[in-house]
Amino acid sequence: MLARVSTTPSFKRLPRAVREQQMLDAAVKVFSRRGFHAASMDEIAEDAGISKPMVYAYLGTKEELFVACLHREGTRMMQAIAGAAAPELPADERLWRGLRAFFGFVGAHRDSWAVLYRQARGEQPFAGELASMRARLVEVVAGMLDHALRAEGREAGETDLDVIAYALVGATESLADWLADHPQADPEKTATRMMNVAWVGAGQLLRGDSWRPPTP
Amino acid sequence: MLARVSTTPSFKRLPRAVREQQMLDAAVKVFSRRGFHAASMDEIAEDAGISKPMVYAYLGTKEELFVACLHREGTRMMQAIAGAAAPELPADERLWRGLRAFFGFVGAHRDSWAVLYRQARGEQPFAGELASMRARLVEVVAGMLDHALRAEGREAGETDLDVIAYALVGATESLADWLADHPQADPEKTATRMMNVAWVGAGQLLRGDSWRPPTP
DNA sequence: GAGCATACCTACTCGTGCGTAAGGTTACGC
DNA sequence: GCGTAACCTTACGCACGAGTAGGTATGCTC
Repeated sequence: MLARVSTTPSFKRLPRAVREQQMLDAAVKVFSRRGFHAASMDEIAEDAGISKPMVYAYLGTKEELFVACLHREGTRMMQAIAGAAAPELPADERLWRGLRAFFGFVGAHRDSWAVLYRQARGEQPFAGELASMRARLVEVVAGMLDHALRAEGREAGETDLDVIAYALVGATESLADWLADHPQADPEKTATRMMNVAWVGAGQLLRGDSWRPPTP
Repeated sequence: MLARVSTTPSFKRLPRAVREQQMLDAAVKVFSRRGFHAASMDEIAEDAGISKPMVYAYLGTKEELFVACLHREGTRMMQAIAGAAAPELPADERLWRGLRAFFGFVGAHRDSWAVLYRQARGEQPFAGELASMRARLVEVVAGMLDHALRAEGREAGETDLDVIAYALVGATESLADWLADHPQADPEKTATRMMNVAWVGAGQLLRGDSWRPPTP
């Protein structure tokens, strides 16, 4: 059965770097739709318009491939945010630009978001990878809050700050999910809403206007 | 090899209802540690102290078993919350009790939380199941906000309310994750922190003190 | 235009784990 | 005391998918 009847000779022989990107594109797409375990290397290869051994030759095993996806998409996202929020700007401007960049990215790359936060979360081998990215975000947000507070001559405990930052990051992720599930929604508007919750809410709160549990 | 040498005759024959609970306990444990796909029916059966066909006889296929876990844990959680937050109380009291019950539950049932929110999230077949639970929570929170607002004679757009509720639920989930990863942390204190973010922040915000994007 | 490296393929092996068939054992009703 | 139904087992079939062996074509260099 090696008859090799002139099947469409539409083989474009492409340089390695290009094929790798195509494979990563396909992998992100399939992983985001199926999840890590349910995704099959065959489907990824087929979607990339290539055969399976090529994937193994270029990107390695399934886990390595997933990590490669995580890295590429994560780096892209972080760059989009960091590029927008220059550190010399005032805190609220910085926060606003960061949020806008973030929601813009999620709106434009829903697959990336799905891979990064919906898939990598549950799978044990990658949870660490994600947690560190998240931790960095929390640090940045906590830093902003602290900075803004000091500018007003006030101060807050470190744990309080961290926990509030954690909550804000969680709220942001949640809205990102909402955005990813509502294709007609406007990223800009979502960013504005989040900015409201973060800036007005947290600001007021850290300024000392706190709620105390009833003492029965 | 049917020699049946008196292997420990420690077989306790138990009624169906009891065994089912044991199986569900084991399933929740294994699913939460390994994730849905990586969990094996053999391990679940072994952990439950029973053999595999029994699991199939009582709870059905792997997917059905997972759904059963989801239902039991989800119902437990919802009941814990609903039982604490009686609808005739004032809104802030209700919110406070609900949050306290929620974080108390997560602190006491880390496995349940892991199954509900870390595992079921990514897996396609169950995303809907979860989304509906979440949607109900968002409804409730949005209702509370609306109620509190009207009590002050103000009003807000429906979408705004929903989105803010969504953000608050996300922040709460995020803190729940934090709590689940910090066994020494105090659920009560975490609830207080979340209450602060939710009540002071959202209240102030909905009262009209909103942030507006710069118009360049 | 010979040689060599790189791109690419088809067609397999093999482990893992879901789901089941067929049969043994204990408790309870009569 | 004995049948019968519910409980429980061992041992297997079978599909699916990760990873590989070994071979073919194409372009680039001298």
